[in-house]
Amino acid sequence: MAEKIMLIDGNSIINRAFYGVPLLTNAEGRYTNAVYGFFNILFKLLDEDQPDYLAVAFDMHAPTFRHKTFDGYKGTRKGMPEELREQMPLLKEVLTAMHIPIYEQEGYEADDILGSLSKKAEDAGLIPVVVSGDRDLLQIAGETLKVRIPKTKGGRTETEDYYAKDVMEKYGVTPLEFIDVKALMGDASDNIPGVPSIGEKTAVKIIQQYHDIENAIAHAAEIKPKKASENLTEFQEQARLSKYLATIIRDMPLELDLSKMTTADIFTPEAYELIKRLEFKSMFSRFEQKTTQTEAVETAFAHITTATEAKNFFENLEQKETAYILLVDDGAWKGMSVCQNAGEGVFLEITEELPPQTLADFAKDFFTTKDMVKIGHDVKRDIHTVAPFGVEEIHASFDTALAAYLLNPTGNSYEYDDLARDFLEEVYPSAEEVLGKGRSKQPLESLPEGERVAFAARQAEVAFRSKQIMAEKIKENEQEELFYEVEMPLLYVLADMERWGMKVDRQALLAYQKQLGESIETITKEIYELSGEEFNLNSPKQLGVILFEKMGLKGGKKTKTGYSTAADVLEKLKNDAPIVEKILYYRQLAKLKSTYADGLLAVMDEKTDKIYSTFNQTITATGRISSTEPNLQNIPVRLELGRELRRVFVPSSEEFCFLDADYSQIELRVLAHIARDETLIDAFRHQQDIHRLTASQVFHVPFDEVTPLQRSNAKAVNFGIVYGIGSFSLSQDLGITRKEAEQYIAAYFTKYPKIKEYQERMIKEATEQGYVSTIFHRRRAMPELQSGNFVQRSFGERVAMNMPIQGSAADIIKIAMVKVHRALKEGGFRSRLILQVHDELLIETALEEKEAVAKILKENMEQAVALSVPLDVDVHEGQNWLDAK
DNA sequence: TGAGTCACG
DNA sequence: ACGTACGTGACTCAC
Repeated sequence: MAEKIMLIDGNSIINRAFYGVPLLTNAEGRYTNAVYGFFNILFKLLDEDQPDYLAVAFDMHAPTFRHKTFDGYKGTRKGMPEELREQMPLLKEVLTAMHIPIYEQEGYEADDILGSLSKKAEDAGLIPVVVSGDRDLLQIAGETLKVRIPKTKGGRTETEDYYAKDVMEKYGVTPLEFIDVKALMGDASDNIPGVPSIGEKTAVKIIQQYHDIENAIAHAAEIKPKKASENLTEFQEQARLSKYLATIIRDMPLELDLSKMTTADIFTPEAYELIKRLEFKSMFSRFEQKTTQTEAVETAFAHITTATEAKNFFENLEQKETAYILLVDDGAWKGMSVCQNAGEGVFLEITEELPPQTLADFAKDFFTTKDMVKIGHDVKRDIHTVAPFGVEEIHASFDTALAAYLLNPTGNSYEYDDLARDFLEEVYPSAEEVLGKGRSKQPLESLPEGERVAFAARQAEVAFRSKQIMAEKIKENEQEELFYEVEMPLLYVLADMERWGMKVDRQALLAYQKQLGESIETITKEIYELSGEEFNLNSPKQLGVILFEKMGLKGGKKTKTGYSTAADVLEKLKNDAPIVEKILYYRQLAKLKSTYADGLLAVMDEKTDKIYSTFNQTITATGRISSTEPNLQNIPVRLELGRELRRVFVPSSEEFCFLDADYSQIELRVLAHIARDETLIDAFRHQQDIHRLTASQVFHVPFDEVTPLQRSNAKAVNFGIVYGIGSFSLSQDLGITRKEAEQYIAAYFTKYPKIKEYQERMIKEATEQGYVSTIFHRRRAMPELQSGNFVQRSFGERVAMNMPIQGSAADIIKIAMVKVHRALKEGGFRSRLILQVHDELLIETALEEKEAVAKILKENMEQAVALSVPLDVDVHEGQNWLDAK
């Protein structure tokens, strides 16, 4: 096998890394995010490709031959942001410490260096892998030369890989023709002019037919879009210049010194020191393994593919702590892996000799028994996976996904590779990396047996070892009660809710949809009439042009792409033109139809007329749950027209009705409790109208003389306090001046000094400890407060003030859900919890159980926890969700 | 795929 | 002086 060499465009990769990773600083206060992102990408690529040689190329500041040819070259480029610029020397420092050669040459760009080095390497019989964030490099992709384009998205790195054939497949032209395409279409980011009116589509079509620009120019007359044809002749010199600029040099006089490029000794102690200083914890293990002589854990994986073996396996399974993982691919159950000891794992794969029903039958006792301590990963999903095969219950005592979320709720995902990275400091390819994604995704069974077994079994092995570490951390954080008594039991509550679903009156929803459709048609015509032309009303861009250019309404530019046409902007223009109100009405109708009427009909089950939402327990930064496909937590209620939609949500049979219970002012009560504000606590104890009270305090009027406007303004102030108020936003919200808003806030803090103290305490705590927490010890890390950036730090401060409130409220309703669910089960009721909307629970109850269940609901919610203020719950009943509010 | 918009607590 | 309230998810357009 030929040796491999990896060549990296340092500038473009660090750029990608900078924008893909949120700003980070180390203890010294240096920005480190781009360097961190760079090495994340580098290590991932090294793992995947295992090259023998490695080098990194950089652009130099000096002008290149391209600038000398064309003044405008890269003329539109903005300079690097300061936060990135100062990381460049740091990157080079680490590379040098790792003995990775750095190539830069005056007058050339990194692209040219990569082009030339890769050519030399190829000539020398090596296999080159070229890495860049820029698609320009695609022109050098070859039969053996692979171009890799990494992307960092939310902390994860994905790469697109291109050989010559992939370029052909994706763009329909050869790599060399790619240059000609670019010469025609131009490149705004490099300020390569191209030919006017030829965009990507046309450029590709032309080059597919004529292969290069000279031939195309010669046949310009035959080219189809008339504009393109004319411009191609008129701007032919510009096209030639563009091609010259776009062509990567492949014959620079450079030396390919392989002896300096070897990857054998890059994990040097000097580099490790730097990595430690930069606090790149997830990378420590790589350096430790190489710098000290620690031995890697020996792993042994086994494969079971027949019924006999599977039967045997479960019969002889030791009664001890066990991690299991269910493998699901495209919704189909593919098998399960099991781990009882570090370094070991068994993959029971679903095959013709071991069909899913058989595996389920053998595994049923394992899933069900309470005598065995079982560790699962996303047990809620597992429950749905095996339920169709008659496994009614999975008794797990530790869910590693839930644990990972609890330990760091701001993570992007909690897959096995995330656990390995965060808790074991080991790096494994993600499922996406193993199986691919999108159209190039391959099924699990297409992997060679060894890889398939390792991939599957490793997941259980990682879960097994991670659990030990996570359990320790949960204990250290005093989160055991929250985890074992709230999050774990809640998973079963949510599983039941998901499985039961919510019934919809299909006929009523169809009627609602039809009515919306008709109203939309009418209002659309009226709007076209008033504007004098037809346009796409759903396009904010087109709408902006009509409103602010054609009709001359005054509206400041607000968004980066043009005029803002958001509701709050239009609201202010209502009196200037009658069209505005109609547009707002259109928006309301369009939203209701597309998202709610059409959207819900699309996800309704044909047979049951039910909607089965998914309740995510590991998404939010504050501890709330979220609802997807569909989102049942944002069904309209504020406006009458939308509110009507709630009539279509009905109990699943005639024998049932809805009970809806919601906490009154839960966040303000939580605030009163944590801030220990006597005035607020007292008000809640005496069941006072809290907004009226705030109004009387802020506006200095007697309680009984508060006007409706004062009360509603005070309500906004109360909300604002919970979010970490600012005078600007409050003034926007209330339509008052900033001065006035400032006065409101000042008055508020004078009357409620403990609230001010609470906010300051949270910011201090967040700064000192690096996290804030809820009453029940849920934590959120707050790196934003370390930021030198005013905007980010201010954001961090508001988060620090808000999270304990929103999070504690989330804890409370979760506790209530577990209690209510348990009470219903133990009482043998037919009633079921079907939905949670942050401060509200919806139950469908058998008519004869109604009174008993209403009591259970109210009591368990109000008594969920004991705070210094009472919790108050309103319960309503109805035959549909609207009537039950 | 990101931006804009808007639905909810 | 900075940009401008916390937490979500779905749909649509346009690059």
